[in-house]
Amino acid sequence: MNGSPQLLKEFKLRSTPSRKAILNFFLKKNYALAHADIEKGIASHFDRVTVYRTLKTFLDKGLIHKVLDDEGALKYALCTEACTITGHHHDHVHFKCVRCGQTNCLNVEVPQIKLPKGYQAGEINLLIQGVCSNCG
Amino acid sequence: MNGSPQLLKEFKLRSTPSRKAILNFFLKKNYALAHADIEKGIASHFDRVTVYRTLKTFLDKGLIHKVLDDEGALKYALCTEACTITGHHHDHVHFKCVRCGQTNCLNVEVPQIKLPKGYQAGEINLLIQGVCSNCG
DNA sequence: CTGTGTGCAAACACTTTGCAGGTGT
DNA sequence: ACACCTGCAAAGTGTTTGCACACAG
Repeated sequence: MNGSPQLLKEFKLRSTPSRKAILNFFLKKNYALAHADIEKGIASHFDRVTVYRTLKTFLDKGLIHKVLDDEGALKYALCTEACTITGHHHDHVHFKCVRCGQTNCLNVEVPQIKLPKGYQAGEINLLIQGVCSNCG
Repeated sequence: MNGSPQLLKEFKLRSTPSRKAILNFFLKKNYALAHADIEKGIASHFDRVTVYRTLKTFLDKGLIHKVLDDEGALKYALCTEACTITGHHHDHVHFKCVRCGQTNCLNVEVPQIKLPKGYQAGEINLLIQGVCSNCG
């Protein structure tokens, strides 16, 4: 359950306490997390700023990806094995439960969407809000 | 090109300068707008707070709907005729151009997505980022 | 040892709330 | 006349930046 040092090494990042802790937190909770969730959720205290910077670093290096949210606050989720440094595959569905508030990455692919002439699709984000299987 | 008073009346809102101006701005620009776009884009000056409250009012009454964005700042777009006070139909695709930054509502429906057992879908938001027909 | 990460302080940006006065119907 | 809108001020929240020190490699 604690593969964070290896993972950090794999992504060419130094192994520091805050990074290990935050990465472990992502590994433990397997749903999308906002900055605030992380700051509150980790036992040992880290500076707000450190959390922000660590998230940004992870984002740059491709360990995590953004998850859209309709409340303005960005969330982040761990990339799966499908994501490498070279290419990202986040074309899966994110589901936000309106009861418990958790946002999960569903293992459902986003269907092909045909766009009007002239449009080139790049990154796709699909957020479905509803009631999850736990709360249903 | 100036149907805002009627529209306001239709949604049981008082016709005030700020509301008319903001609604007209939405009518003129037919893409998704963030709060900042509105504040900068309108000739006559309105207080930040007024813009926030007007947007919230429009949102409550169903004139506009939220559009997700990956930069943390929420955007809003006019509801189409399909949206009434009783029911909303925002299950269309939003397209954000990475070149010009504009977010448009495409007239493309979000395909049916089959969710894992126990999940009930409510609101759906689909944001595609790429290059639009103007910038391509 | 060297370059990078961390914490602290402060600045900055975004959004909400309270209140007094003005405006639409 | 009355309820609701608006502007101002201020507070609350989220995020970024600068700098000195500490730490990983």
